[in-house]
Amino acid sequence: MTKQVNFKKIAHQPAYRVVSEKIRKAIVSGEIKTGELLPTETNLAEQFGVTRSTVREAIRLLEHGGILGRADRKRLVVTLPPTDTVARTVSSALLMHQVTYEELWQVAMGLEPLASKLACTAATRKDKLLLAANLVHTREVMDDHDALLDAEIGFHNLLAEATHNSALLLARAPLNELFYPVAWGAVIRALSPGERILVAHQHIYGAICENNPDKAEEWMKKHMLDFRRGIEMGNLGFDQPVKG
Amino acid sequence: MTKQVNFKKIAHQPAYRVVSEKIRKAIVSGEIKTGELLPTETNLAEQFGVTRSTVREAIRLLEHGGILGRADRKRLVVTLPPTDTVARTVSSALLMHQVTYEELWQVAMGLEPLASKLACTAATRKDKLLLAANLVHTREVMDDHDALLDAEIGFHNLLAEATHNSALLLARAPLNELFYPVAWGAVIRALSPGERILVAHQHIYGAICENNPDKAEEWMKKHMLDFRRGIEMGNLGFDQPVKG
DNA sequence: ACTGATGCATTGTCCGACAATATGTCAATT
DNA sequence: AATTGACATATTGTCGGACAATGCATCAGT
Repeated sequence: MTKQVNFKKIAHQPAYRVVSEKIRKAIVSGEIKTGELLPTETNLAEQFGVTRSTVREAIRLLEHGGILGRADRKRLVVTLPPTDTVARTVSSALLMHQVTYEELWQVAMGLEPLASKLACTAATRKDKLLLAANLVHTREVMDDHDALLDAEIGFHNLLAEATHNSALLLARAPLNELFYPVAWGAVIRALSPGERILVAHQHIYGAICENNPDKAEEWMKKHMLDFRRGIEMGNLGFDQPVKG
Repeated sequence: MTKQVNFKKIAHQPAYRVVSEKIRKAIVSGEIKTGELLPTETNLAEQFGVTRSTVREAIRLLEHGGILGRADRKRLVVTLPPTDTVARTVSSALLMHQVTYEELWQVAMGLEPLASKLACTAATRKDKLLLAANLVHTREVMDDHDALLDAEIGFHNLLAEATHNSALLLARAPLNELFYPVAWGAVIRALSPGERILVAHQHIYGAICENNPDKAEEWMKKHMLDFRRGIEMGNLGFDQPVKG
């Protein structure tokens, strides 16, 4: 029974991570505002007292997260991470975790009706116009499976954007990337449910124009349940991992 | 009116991106399976015909996405992106987009009741034990604001994990990172609503044990509304951007 | 079975160099 | 005045080589 001294494990971080973290903090804390140029690599290297190579590695770390982009393919600028960049990160994480269609559908069941509800109060005139245009377009391409799929996804997207809630937008991004293209595409090819889709969209759109959140939510739920039934009828592997 | 020839803009990708993309594809396509070691840097450099520096930058690009981790702090291995790594990416994106507490609350209102409902059917014995332990612990630390906050967040986390839905877990990750620590913390300090929190948690836990999804969902909604009222009573800036 | 010495492999960091390209300046041309 | 061209400058992308620190395997010694 020897007496044991507790050392906290030392965390030796490589320099490129330390540098990366410092830059990241400077950015999210607003010290460097979006749109501003990042100092040049040599400059950063001097400031941090490391070599340019190290700084470059640090920058790469951030570049992938999307908070750094380039203005003119030369100088790096601080940018708002475009949602699709972030979405791609999330999506590939989900792919590697072997997420199933079932899981994604569950999330969709949580977020899409919510989006419908919120859109009722948050949608601007412009949002409504875009939705209306989408409905017209949907009717036109009713028989073209690929175009119909695009229109369908577009509707849900417009709806989500109409909430003007960036957290919601980001949370449902994987649905756009992974779920709808594959799962809905399969349903459309198998069942040609164009008419049903359009009807549901019209009711949702109507509810938004009437400013009737409950109705919007209900119809979206119906719409999603319809979708699920389509999947089951088509006998598509709902509990299978999504394939990228 | 001179005749104009249309050149498609040439996309000159830097080598480190090309390399990075190739490695990424090899990984998500399963060519390199999770847990396997990545070839050494010099090896990769030879294969791609570039220098080690370039390979290193390519690797950094992926390292941040979380699909590369290190086994022994030396060799890199292909890993499942840990949710918290991905979550951090999403969170800083939201911060930079100046997401408000209001927006996060809306998402929470969509996801947390859903999680409660799903947990009813998906929770294992082990999940339930963990939740029960959390309840006991919550009662113990009722008067310690910081510890109470941790326990509160822990409960919601355990609940989410009990759904065994990785998509849901990832979608609500920003709530853990940004929303609860700040917003709940403020409510707790202002109102000391420990008892109310515990009661709600107990009802939710009870509903899960009874396998009563509707009840679980309802109580979570109450819980979240309570929370919101707390925010409003405390007169905390609900429509303000979250500060990192 | 533990310890220690040794050598090798691999990563982290540094340095210096050069090519390619965007930017700014200034003169020449129209 | 506006455009063009020539030129210097700044910055990034890529290269090659170097060395230290550290993890890993092996092997001997006790």
